[in-house]
Amino acid sequence: MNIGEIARRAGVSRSTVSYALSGKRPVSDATRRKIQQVIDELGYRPNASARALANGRTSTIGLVFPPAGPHYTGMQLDFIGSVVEAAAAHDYDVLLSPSGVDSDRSFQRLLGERRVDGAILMEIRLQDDRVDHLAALDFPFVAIGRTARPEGGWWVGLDHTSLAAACVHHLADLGHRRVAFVNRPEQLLRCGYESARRGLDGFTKAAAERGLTVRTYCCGDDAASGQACVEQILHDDPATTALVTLNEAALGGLYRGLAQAGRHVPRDFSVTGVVAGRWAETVTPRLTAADVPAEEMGRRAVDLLVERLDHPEAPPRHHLLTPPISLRASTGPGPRN
Amino acid sequence: MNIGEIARRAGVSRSTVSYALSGKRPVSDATRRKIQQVIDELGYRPNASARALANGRTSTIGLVFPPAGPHYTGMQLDFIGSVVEAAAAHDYDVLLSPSGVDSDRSFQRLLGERRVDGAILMEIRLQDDRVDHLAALDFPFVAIGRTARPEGGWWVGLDHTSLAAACVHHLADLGHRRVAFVNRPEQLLRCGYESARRGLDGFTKAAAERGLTVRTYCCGDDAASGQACVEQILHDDPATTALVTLNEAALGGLYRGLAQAGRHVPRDFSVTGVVAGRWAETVTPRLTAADVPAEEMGRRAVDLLVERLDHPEAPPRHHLLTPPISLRASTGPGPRN
DNA sequence: CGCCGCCGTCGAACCGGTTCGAGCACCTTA
DNA sequence: TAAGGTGCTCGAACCGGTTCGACGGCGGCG
Repeated sequence: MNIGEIARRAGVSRSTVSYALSGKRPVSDATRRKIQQVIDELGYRPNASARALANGRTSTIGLVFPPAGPHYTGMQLDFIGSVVEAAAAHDYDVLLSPSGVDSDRSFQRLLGERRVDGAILMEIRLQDDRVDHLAALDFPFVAIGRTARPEGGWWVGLDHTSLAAACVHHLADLGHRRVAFVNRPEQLLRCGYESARRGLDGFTKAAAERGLTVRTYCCGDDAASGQACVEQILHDDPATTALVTLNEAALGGLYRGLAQAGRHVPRDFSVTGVVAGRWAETVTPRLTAADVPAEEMGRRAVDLLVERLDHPEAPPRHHLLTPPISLRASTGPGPRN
Repeated sequence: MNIGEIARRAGVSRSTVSYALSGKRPVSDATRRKIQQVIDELGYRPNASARALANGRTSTIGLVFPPAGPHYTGMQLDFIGSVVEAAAAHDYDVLLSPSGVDSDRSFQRLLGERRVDGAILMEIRLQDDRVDHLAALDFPFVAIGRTARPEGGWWVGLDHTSLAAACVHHLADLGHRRVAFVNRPEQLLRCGYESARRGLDGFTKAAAERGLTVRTYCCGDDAASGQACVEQILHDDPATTALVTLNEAALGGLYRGLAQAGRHVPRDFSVTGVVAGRWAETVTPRLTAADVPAEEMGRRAVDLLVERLDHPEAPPRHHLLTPPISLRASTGPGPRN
């Protein structure tokens, strides 16, 4: 059932059917109705590949996300979901691309073979060759996160620096003096992973400002690592009374480690950090945290990308978000002096 | 940079370039080398839309997943990740399709417009019109889950009935006599959602077999609902000493509710259920549960689909998985008589 | 009445690949 | 030396849409 078949049955030419569907040229009412009737009868829908070939647009955007394995966090799920929904609202499909081991190959597929009109990049690094590469090609993309030099780019980011700082100030205001920082895995930190780097910076600077005694740790993205990390923290400095974490997946393990060390949260020990809201709600006591607005970020990224696709010459835009700290139940006053 | 350009620069015809790339007809060594050299110079990659149009295959599979909102669970993330990876291994891309509010429209896009060669359906219902629809069209798909009449279909499923039963037997063996069942939200149960229905069946039958006193509950997919559900359970029958749950997202809330009611897990109260392993590890005490092998299921679904695509006449195949219960720390002996 | 302009429609070319049948050159064998 | 392969390459048609230029018929206006 192709457009020629429709044309034949409606007694018109293929081009007329095309114009009736696209509305790019006037078609008489009678003809349009006849065509529509045939289409409804046969349940015809134009072939996406043919259309893409003819007008050079696939109506698909690529979502480039990190390699699998134990590295998924709940946040990423929220991103994916909101991106797909927002894209659907703009009549775009979403093609998933793992930028895993063989990231070159995926990129070649997406860009070289023209499978997508544009892309959204997750898990940005401060020095990100994917970003440089796409920018050099002038390929339309939006980054979720910002590189070290975000000027002139299209991105949606979180102000990790000030978010981590806000956590420090919150703890300092409560009277905590010895605070630990639980980061993402060391491998991510080393390769310049944005949230890990900026979060660490913000934490360190704010702590210095407030004259706090701090230690910083990297921690695997799973509960067992979180538990081990707490043990290490309390071993290194038993007088520690609070921690700040970016590591959503380790959160449950951090709580377990504290419980097993006999530290009650929030009476003996305060915990806070930067975590997606729905995950902050699942632990007990509920985590006082800067809630990552993953849903909003995904939606905004799609909106920006669509704008960029519709207006290729539009000046770059971005959104830097700084969600407030949601006060829940995991922080309390620090030790008396 | 299309195939014609390559042909021109290599001094051969377009068809020769095509044959050199596909290997479907012999090409002399000299010619092949010359073509390859031009291709490498220009970084040419064949256009995916044109190729799809010509040979009728898009090399893309559709992953039809449930509507967003608060309905995502961690399990689904694991599915998505493993499907994408497995598909990449077979040289397929994955197109995400929300079968949300407007599920008809998504389906039309995927199938009617021929965007994908085949599909993987998540979140199956016992009576599933999507499955019926695709089967009637003879469209290649694999279901993650099984309908009420799985015969003759392609699917990868979990034996929810016996999994829930195994949880009951585990608790009964420990001496528990009054047990609650915490299901997915009522809306999902009512619309025939497979895991909710079969899980409930398995639980009910096994409990009857063992002569247990039971109550069953539906519970929203979030921590607050889980907490409220536990309150309801203990209000309805304060003598309840254990619960079985399918509701991953409510798990944190269930634990919180028990803690606030002063019930210590596992001393005073046992908790078990069917949950993805990595989430069972995040709660304290770690959940004794039948671990959902999401990664394996995603991979197997892709393998089945690829087999079906490669051999259109192959007889239907399926995998029914019954992972064992992993003994962790959330269940203990029931009350003394 | 004749000319002009507009509306609606058509045919052909094109997007960038794949594939089929044909043909040429060269080598083998009778 | 002629006949018959064989190995490689080419041109043309095709996949299913979109789009451009052209054209026929009709109404309005001078």
